[in-house]
Amino acid sequence: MYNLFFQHFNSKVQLTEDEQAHIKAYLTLKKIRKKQYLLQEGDVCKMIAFVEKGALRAYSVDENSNEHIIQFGLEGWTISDLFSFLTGEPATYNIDALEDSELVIISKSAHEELLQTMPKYETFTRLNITGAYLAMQRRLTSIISASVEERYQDFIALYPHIAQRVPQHMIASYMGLTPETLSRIRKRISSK
Amino acid sequence: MYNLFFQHFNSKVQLTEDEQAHIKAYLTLKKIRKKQYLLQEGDVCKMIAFVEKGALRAYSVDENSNEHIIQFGLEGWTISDLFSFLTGEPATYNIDALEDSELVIISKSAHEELLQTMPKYETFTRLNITGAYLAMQRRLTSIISASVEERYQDFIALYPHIAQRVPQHMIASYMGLTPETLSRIRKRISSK
DNA sequence: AAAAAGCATTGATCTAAATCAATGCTTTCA
DNA sequence: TGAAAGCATTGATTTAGATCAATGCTTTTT
Repeated sequence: MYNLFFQHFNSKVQLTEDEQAHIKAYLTLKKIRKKQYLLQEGDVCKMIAFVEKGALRAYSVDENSNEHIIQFGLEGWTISDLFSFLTGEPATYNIDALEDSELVIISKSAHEELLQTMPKYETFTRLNITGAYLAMQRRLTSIISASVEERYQDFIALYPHIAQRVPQHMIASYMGLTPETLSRIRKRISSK
Repeated sequence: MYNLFFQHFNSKVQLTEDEQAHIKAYLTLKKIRKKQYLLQEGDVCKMIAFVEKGALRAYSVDENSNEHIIQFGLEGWTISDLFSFLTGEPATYNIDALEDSELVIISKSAHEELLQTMPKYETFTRLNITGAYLAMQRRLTSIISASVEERYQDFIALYPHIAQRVPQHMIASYMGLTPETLSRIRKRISSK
């Protein structure tokens, strides 16, 4: 059940069996069905979710009710509205499930207590957020400096498993494009 | 000399005098003149720089030799090519000074030793990177979901001190626009 | 003090992506 | 199993921003 989570944890910070059991006591499991919300805009985000199985997305909705995907969360990734989680402000994102999914949930109080009491958990958290920062910086850099073609090809190269599992119009949304434009980009690439 | 650095540190994690002195021994000061490079693309980034005074920018240069500003670093901010610093890969960004500046430099070995030996330094690092992550997420969200006008106005509202000190064409570059376009956007806004 | 470099603005034109609209295919569900 | 919803593609048109080019102003350099 918590396999992937601890695999991921151990790959960053090695835990003993005891430590693992200790952490496990702070975690809960949650199953969520396709299309179900994990978080809705306006609510306060009360947990961090680690994806054991399945796929989710975080997205915002603008005034023209267009959806903009901020982040995908597949197996092995963490998904949350971190700003809301940390500040207690209302969430600006929605998070919902693209497939039936299984999540490892870390509540706010669990997170804080583990941070206070367990240096290894703090290290894990630091490494996690650092990785997320670097991934986002790569994305931002590519948005402001590369052509759409390059960006699409980089995306496919970097996240082939996402491209396979997620409808194309969501990838367009993630890239800040309309579905029509992405379709034409693909056509252009394939004819080269 | 290290005033702002420790002010910033204490605001996140409170230090005793002794701890402060201990950390100080790991830091060095560096003055850098306007237009001078702190880091050049292709070199390995060997330090994190905290800006005590002055202003810098991190930017990439694309195949058409257009510059794209990734980040500004004014007083109180940290600037680095974190990916290169952490992995030892060649840097993909240039960093140079927009004004004569004073930096607090943390070398790779200092950073690693402090992380290993001083829990408060790890906490400081974690909070710092978390803040940087949230700032970047806000920027990314605004890029993929807001109009250019809104984005410019958000920028001005959020970083008025940057807008005052930095030439307009660099703000255009930061926003992924040409200088001409930003000029027209401003005109459009002012005539409302 | 003169020359050069850097900068913001404006105009004219071009181009990439958005929008609007329609079609056919596939998956979902009632 | 039949209807509806979801999805990708293509075409026609519009639009926002890029590009090319020129001007005047300010700051820096010599």
